[in-house]
Amino acid sequence: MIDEGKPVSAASATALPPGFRSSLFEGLTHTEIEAVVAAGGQRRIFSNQVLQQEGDPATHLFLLVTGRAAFYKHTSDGRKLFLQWIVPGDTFGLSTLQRVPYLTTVQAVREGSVLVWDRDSARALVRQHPRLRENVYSAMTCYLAALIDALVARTSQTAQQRLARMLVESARQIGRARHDGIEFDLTNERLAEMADVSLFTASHQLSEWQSRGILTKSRGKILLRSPEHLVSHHF
Amino acid sequence: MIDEGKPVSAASATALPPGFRSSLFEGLTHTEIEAVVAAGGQRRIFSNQVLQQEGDPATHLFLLVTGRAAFYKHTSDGRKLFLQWIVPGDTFGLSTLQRVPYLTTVQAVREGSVLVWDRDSARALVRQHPRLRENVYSAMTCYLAALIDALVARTSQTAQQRLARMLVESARQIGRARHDGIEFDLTNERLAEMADVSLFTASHQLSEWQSRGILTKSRGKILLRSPEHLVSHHF
DNA sequence: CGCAAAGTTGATCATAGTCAAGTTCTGTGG
DNA sequence: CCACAGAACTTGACTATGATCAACTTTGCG
Repeated sequence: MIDEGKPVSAASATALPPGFRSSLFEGLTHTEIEAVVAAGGQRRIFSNQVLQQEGDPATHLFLLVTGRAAFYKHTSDGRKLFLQWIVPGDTFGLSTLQRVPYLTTVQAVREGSVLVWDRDSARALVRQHPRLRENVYSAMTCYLAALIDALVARTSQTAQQRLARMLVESARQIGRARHDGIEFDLTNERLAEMADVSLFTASHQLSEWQSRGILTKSRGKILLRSPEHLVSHHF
Repeated sequence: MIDEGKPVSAASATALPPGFRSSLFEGLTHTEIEAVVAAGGQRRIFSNQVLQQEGDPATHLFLLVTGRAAFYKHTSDGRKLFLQWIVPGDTFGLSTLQRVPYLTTVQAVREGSVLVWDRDSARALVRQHPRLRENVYSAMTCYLAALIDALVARTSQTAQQRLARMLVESARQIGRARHDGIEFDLTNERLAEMADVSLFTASHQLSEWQSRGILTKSRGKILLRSPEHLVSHHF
């Protein structure tokens, strides 16, 4: 409230794209949001850039503003296991608020930008804005719920069902509406990694769905024509 | 501090068994712990009793004092998926601190007792004791980490490796030291459910390990002779 | 045009689930 | 004390799902 007239508001206005929304800011006043944004820094991110590495001390809290990233976890056999997309408005690096290392690796999958807070700023902010703390922990609960879902999927669903699930999820999260369906950029390889099936199983299944007219494939792109059909597929 | 001389301290002394420790109380003063315990109620729990049901509104925060329970998640195909043991000192029902339904089902697997706080008490307590709030969210982070581990295990490990992992985990969590190894109560069926393998795969693998002298089976019990051998097994 | 990344297809194989038909164990009541 | 019911467990045969691999084609870019 004391900061109300400060020039930081101008800085924050440039930081966020118009129409930007994040659950992190839910229930905060415009003034509060400006203060929170002003306390952080903005950083451009590039494709394949690693933003946090599992096991490293958690030093920064992030908010994805534009672009796309993903949570990964390295497995003991050297592969990296896809966990979840990070889309604009999502918060990550929550470990920063506790004295624990990052649990997962976050890697950008296309260029974009993030807001970053260092450890001290982040801790000061949640102390000053109780609602912000609530929002951070809500985000954590969402991740918990998503992980449980992923575990259930991996445990009790077939490769086909998991692929269907991932297509529907992708359509919702990263899809663009077209007159004849929902289109999104996704290589077979990435889809396979998301659903945790082999590249060949993915290719095989997509071919079958294409021949049934449920979707159309092109290089690096999928046009989902009847998502309903897939939804019924994976219950 | 105002409550210091109140008779509630006597009540709390009866509530907790001697030597009881919980990460929930980490860093709290003895007086604070007494106040927190006094604000809650104690309840006996019985084998197979359901303490919270996924999807129900979260009304109570629990701390397991004695006995054993487990987190489960119902799958869409009607089975229940084992997630994790709950042992004395563990906190559950964390959703109570947020306005969301329980994410998982918790069921007692043997009789014991819990401390329970209702929604309002729980929220008041974390407001009064910042360290308590921290501890609650640390617990959440632990669950997150455990879930990620479970997902990695289910995704990148063989049935054999998962069984080995569960035996080692069980030895640590619910095992009793013997001169010739670590013994714990576990039926094949429950072990199978934990490792998410079929009953027959579990039986098969245990037989092999028994013939190699790594463990000894008896009805409902396992005596783990050389855990090291299993540890090396699941990397 | 040529090259690399992306995708296809079909054959083969391994892992672990399913099932049937058993055996052993343990507590209970006659 | 024994019979027996039922739970716990065993064993082996069979099967299905999906991974692996090789050889191939297609696509898009410089």
